[in-house]
Amino acid sequence: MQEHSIDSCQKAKRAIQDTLDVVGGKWKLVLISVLRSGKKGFNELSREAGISPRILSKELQELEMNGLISRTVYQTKPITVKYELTPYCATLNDVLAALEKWGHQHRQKIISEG
Amino acid sequence: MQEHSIDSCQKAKRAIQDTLDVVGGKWKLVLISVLRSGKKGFNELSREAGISPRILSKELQELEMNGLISRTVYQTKPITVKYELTPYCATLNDVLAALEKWGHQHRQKIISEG
DNA sequence: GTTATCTGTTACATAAAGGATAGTACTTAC
DNA sequence: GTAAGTACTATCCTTTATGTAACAGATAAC
Repeated sequence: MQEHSIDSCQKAKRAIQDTLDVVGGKWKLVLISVLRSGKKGFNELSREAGISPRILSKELQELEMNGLISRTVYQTKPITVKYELTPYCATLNDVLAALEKWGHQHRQKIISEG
Repeated sequence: MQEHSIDSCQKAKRAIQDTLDVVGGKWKLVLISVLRSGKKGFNELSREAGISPRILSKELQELEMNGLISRTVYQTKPITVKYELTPYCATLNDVLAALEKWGHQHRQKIISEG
């Protein structure tokens, strides 16, 4: 029983760590939630999320590598790039919803406690 | 409409950031998931989670400040301290479940893709 | 008194993350 | 050719996170 507990803990730990590796950090979930309102350009994302270009570039690459967003180049006058969520990203909906809901209720709790 | 989108994004961003501030980082959710199998002592947690005493001490303090775990001192022969989840911590169940589920399915996806 | 256990803390050091500022490359408008 | 817009990249620096090792206070066993 003790062994079983430890074992299932290990699995839970690993799964949680996996998720946080992909989607943790300061910006990834924020970028995803911003992109939920539609595809966006680089500078647009930078402005809306309040993230510096260097970090944004890195984060977008990582998100793309994990199949959560796609990068499309448009051959417009000044070349344009749009980032958007992939269908796979929708699998994160429960995670996002849970995080958002808890964050909201936790803030309410703190406010009500003074 | 554009305004509305940006506004709701801001709220989502804030809520998500709040949650990650409380429960983000490398260890907090792991410690919580470890404590789910019952109250544990300091060294016990250190061993089971594979976390060094310095970090463990800091993380436990932060979790306690946020009302997610409680610390109880027992007047045993060598003084003993037990940490355990608070009832409030149960409000994180959805978050934990979502993270664990996604981490698991994502791993499966990566494995199946080679 | 020496060793051991339990709970941590302190000091020191490295690693990872994040940020500020400029600059590159291309194109269009003036 | 000068400015401005798009999409980044490069450099440098600060902050945060994490880790290691040693140590301190208390109690008990030997």
